[in-house]
Amino acid sequence: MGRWEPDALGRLRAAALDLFTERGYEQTTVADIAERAGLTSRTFFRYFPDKREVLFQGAEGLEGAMTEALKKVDSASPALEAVSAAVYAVGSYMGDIRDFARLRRNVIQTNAELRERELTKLSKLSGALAEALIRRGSNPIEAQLAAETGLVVFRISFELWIAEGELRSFRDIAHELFLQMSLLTRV
Amino acid sequence: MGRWEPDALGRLRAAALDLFTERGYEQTTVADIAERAGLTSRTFFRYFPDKREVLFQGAEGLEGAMTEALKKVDSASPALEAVSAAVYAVGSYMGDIRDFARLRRNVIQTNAELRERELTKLSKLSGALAEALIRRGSNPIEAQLAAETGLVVFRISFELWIAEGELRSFRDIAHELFLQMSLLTRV
DNA sequence: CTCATGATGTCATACTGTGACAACACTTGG
DNA sequence: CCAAGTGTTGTCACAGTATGACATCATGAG
Repeated sequence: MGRWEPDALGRLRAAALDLFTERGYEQTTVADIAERAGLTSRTFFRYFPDKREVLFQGAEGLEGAMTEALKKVDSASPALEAVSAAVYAVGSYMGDIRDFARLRRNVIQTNAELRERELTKLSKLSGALAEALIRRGSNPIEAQLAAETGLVVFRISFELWIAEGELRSFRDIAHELFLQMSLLTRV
Repeated sequence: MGRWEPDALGRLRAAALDLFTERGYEQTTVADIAERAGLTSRTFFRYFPDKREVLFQGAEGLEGAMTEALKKVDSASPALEAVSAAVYAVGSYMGDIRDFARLRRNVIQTNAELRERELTKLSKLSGALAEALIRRGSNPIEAQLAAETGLVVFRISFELWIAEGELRSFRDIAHELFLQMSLLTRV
């Protein structure tokens, strides 16, 4: 495969994140991004199906990390426990990219379209978790309930983790929320 | 306020739903919708901020129904119980519009953009519920957990209710799922 | 060197969404 | 009954997203 300059995809991602933080998502056109990356709009759309995806594609590591973690949980343990293990596992995955995650998150929060896409991605993640749970032996409804509940905890934990300085690790926050969740649903 | 023909807004909604079911969301342009309603594209965008919203605007009855129901719950009862009451309340609200809801839902499920917007609406609803819970005295995190958990049940219940023929009422389905949820999180 | 391949550019085009302004029906006050 | 005022719609122009068709060109294989 021919290549003159390194990593067009990476350059597009970086250019986009830069411009979005500099002047905002809506104030940045695809042409702007492409130009800063030394490419054209047409090429941008060869790498990303739409403008939003430049911030989301590549974050599929999450899905892999979580489903991998799920596989390692004792298959006798209940569904939600398995999901919580998967959430904890992602904690260490994110510790590395903390600053990037925060930057990216701040851009997303400034724009409705981007928040919309974020919800979609989380929903897709929930679907993948549910599938993994079904393969583990859960019935479909239990699987969906457990997966979506786990993702509620994940999402809130993530926000708290970003908001707090360095007080607690993602894992600790998530752990506390899982506890609170179990208290909440106690009849 | 001047008006020659009745209810431009309603005509646009009806035209959109018709065309979307006939030839699909993507195969329908805003100009098509407007034309069938006897209007122009420019007018469409005066009633709806974007093409998707024509299927969602007006469904805010849900939010009102749920927060109203919340207010009627004994303020001593726990957060999730209040939320479940709100979900049950919506059940009767939807019994009336069942066929419409099913039609609308089927259109939404055929298209990624529309599913995306649906998630956003549910997220907004969850936010409103959480706020209502906070006003009731819950702390913010508990409120968010309860609201989002309740909406997980709501969403899954809705899908099951649509999928089943007439077997069970929405309320019965939701009730069973709330029970299953409490079993799920029992440590 | 030549050819096949893959990445990129160019050009054309449909559609979404918005601003500015004109046109028009209807209402109200005189 | 007319005139001014108000709200709704149409017309026009335009920026931006997204996609198809085709040309171009660097590179690596033979």
